[in-house]
Amino acid sequence: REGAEAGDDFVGGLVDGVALHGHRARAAGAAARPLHFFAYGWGETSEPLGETQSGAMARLRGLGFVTNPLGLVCDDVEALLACYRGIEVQRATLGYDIDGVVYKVDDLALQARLGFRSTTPRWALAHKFSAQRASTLLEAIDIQVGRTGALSPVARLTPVTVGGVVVANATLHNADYIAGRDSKGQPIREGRDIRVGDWVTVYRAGDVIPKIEDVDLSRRPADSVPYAFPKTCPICGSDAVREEGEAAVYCTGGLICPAQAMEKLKHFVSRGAFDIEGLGAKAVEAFFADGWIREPADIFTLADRHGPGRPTQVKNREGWGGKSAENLFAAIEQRRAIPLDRLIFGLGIRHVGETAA
DNA sequence: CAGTGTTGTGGGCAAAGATC
DNA sequence: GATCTTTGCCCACAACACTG
Repeated sequence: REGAEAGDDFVGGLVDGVALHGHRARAAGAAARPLHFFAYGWGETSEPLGETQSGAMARLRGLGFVTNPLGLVCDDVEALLACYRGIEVQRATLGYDIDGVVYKVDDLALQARLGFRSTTPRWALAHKFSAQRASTLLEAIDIQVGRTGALSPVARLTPVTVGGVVVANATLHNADYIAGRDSKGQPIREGRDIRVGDWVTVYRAGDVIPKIEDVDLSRRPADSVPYAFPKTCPICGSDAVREEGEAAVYCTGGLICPAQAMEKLKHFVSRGAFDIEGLGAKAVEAFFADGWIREPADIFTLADRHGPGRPTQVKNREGWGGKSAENLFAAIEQRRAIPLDRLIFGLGIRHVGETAA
């Protein structure tokens, strides 16, 4: 970081490389500097590092980089799995956190031929260790209304530590998921449904995402009842309908529904759309609640209505000061002209994400 | 039907900046 | 100095559309 601030591209790049190891590496690095770094790949090189992955890694070692000593070349799947199991045994004593191993095609010419999908290489594959699990109580199932009007059930859990972090919420996806079926009607959790009051096992998928794995029927209260998915929007009271062939239930309120209107606003100002700094989710909620911003156009008249010299000013709001108000107005002015794709994305049309926009 | 790409939903953490 | 909010990063998976 210090190097990056000083404009040192090499050190900045190195820190980026460390960051690519993910949040666990970054957390560990922050807790105990100095950072340690295993070189595991490369970007541009003036000449090939080798003909194989293993050869390139050896070359990096020759150049003075530290590489992970556990890497090895395997000839078949059995050898790969033996390596995976061997590393899993050593996991606790490594001195750094890992969540699995990565298998890579050794021949770099084959790597080049295999190429990439939209987000991942075809020549490398992560094999993660099974995640830690914990039992806890499902206290409630809340319904969230998204910007498209989709009603999403969220599990409220008695907070429990899973893999070092406290988990209190987990998505339940949709009504079928709670009932124990997937979108094709096939049973999940062997068809066991999820009920408020159940003891559930939770884990973090990919060591990150909280998920409910299963319910413990032996601890289910005798008086529990299957979860009844709401037939109306919990926010605006409009009918909530599920179209044939769709997974989600949608609020029919449209922009009449405050939840939809507000979530649409949040999306409008979000990073991929107008990206107005200083106007995050919390600020949108507060301005919306007071009627200062009800629709996207209101953002661009905010200074006229609540800027300097007006009776009610942003800078006098709780949590706001002169500096933050000034910064907000400047950020809004800066976004009066934006690329067309950001505008299209910002409109929040269903099925039109960043790529389509 | 498998593979792929995209969207939309959900989650967490650290750092930075600002206010309280 | 403590606290709050935002930013920016990371990740999973369900759902769906499309292709060959």
